[in-house]
Amino acid sequence: MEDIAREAGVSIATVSRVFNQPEVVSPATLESVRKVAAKFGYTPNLTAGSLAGNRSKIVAAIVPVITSSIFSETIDGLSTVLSENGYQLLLGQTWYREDRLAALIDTFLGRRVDGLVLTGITRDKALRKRIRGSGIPVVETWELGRSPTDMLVGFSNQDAAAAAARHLIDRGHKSLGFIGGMDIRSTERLDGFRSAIEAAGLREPRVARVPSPSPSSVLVGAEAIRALLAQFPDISAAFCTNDMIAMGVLLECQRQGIPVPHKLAVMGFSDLPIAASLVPALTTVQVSAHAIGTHAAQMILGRKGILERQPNRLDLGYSVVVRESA
Amino acid sequence: MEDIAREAGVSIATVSRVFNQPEVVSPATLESVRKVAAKFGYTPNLTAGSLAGNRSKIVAAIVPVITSSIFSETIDGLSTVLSENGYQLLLGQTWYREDRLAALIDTFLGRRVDGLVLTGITRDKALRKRIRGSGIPVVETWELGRSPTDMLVGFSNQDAAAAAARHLIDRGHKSLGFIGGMDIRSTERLDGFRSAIEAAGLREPRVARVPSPSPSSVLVGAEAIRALLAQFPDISAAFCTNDMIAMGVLLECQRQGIPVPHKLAVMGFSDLPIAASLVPALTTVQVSAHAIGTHAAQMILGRKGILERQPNRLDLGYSVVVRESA
DNA sequence: TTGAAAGCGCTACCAG
DNA sequence: CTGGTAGCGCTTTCAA
Repeated sequence: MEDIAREAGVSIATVSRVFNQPEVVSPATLESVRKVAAKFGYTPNLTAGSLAGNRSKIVAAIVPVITSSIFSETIDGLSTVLSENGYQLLLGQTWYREDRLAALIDTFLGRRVDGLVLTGITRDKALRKRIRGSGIPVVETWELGRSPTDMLVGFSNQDAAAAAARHLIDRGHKSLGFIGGMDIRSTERLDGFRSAIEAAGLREPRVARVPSPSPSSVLVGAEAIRALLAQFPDISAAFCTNDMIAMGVLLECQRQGIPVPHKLAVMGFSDLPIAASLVPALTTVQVSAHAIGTHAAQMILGRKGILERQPNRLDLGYSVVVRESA
Repeated sequence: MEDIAREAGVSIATVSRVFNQPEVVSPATLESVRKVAAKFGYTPNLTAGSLAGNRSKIVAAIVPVITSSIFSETIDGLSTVLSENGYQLLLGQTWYREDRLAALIDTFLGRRVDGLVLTGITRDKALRKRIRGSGIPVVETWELGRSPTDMLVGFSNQDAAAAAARHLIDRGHKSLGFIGGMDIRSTERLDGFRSAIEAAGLREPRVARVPSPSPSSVLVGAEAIRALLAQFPDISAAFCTNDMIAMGVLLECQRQGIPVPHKLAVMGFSDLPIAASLVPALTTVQVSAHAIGTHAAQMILGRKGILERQPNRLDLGYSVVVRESA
């Protein structure tokens, strides 16, 4: 930077302005500095800029696993809005291990990121305090309800699952099955599912808990329905906490010659792009994975004054998408 | 840092050592400094550390789209090895737009990342030069063949697709269809597919090009096979450049009552976890998406002396996985 | 519109 | 094993 300042006959302060606030520099200086910079092949050191300017232009996001379609959709949304505004995305995965979360957050805070996007609401008191203490904007996602650490965008997992249960009940099903992961969000969905069933005066659902979202969810779903049906042959409908599991169920039914939805109705959750293409087309609960990401980014950039200020809490809702499978 | 140095009665240099090279600090000092740090709730500023130490502990990766299962697998592998070694991952997407690539790379170089992982080999001369000039380790992935900018891990798309063609030919198919994206890797696969067919003295394949990998590939695959079959009813086998497209083909056949593989054989590419679960189970070409990521990370950390040094070029190969669909 | 200079918080080198 | 100190490359007042 010093070199280019000397060559262009200006001070390094001016060079800095050329890159950061070109509007305050005279057109002539602007051009000459840019020319020299290009000649030197100069690339501004953003690390130094971050330190001096006390802003990193980096937003960090933490998801359980990036290989899960739903979270990669959210990350895609986040990444889109961030990059449109000159921000970068630092990505961390917890692989559903709570201890990883604290470690990741500490690292990211140490990196002085300009914002933090988390999956789920942080329960750990100490961690919440540390996050708050850092003063950086945080948005928690994919949940609603209890008090967030800072900002929140998502939907009610309970309500969404209850709506699914009600759909099944409305169709006359009396004996319901539930196949879901062990993570917090799946548990919330189980709660909602149970409540709706109880409210309708029906018998408790038959529950199968499986490992949390993974690339092999399809396989897991197939195994789960096999086990469930073996133990409870009376089940007439199965609700799955994600579409990949539901797809596994559909496939297993096809293999066993179980007609869907006549013998067994099946519902998914998320409304992934494949849901509509399956045969039979999957009835599912639509939630806005991608929009969660874009809104999270907007909330953070809103706080920084880069975009219009957003409310601190956003309920994106859900809707039951009725197709052929239930 | 100054505060905690004063409180602990040591110099800031010692405080720095406590966090970076604890092994050279006496146990007593170590403990007292750590205690004070904890009391103050001190989080080391990694940005300052990066600037002073001339290393960022960040590796950047660029993929076309993160929502594609294959790339998210690679990113997962990368992320795993990186985080095991105290490195963070900065993620960028090009959405298949070449101009985005240069912009992203410039930003990442400006960030002085410790390594760069790219999808595909960089063709732009000027860009290659800029990357090389930065001196940071770069690994290009998902291709093989032409000379990489620096390091390379992948497989031959041509050879892999040729193997698929040979498999189909061996099964007696004479009229082959190809459904693939418009990106470079799909084009390479088409080349290989064509060569093998030509070598066998068969007629040119019937080709359908579709938009590059997207969450809606399944839908795209269904549409493509419908169009292809309408125009060329004689096709007895279809090779798809990814499993999601193949899944769409399978589903469309099911919808139309076309028996697979008897009336139409179908092959995929990638061997995603779902491939084995489909009905009929998908015959596909297995490539190591996850391993590409782990090896890329190892190559970079090998260069930095963090891990054992790796060769600059790694061919992960491929294999035809014969299941039911072809 | 531009320049001078004071740091940003930390690392690494050199002594001791 | 520990301390002193010179930067790392840039941003940002404050003045001119």
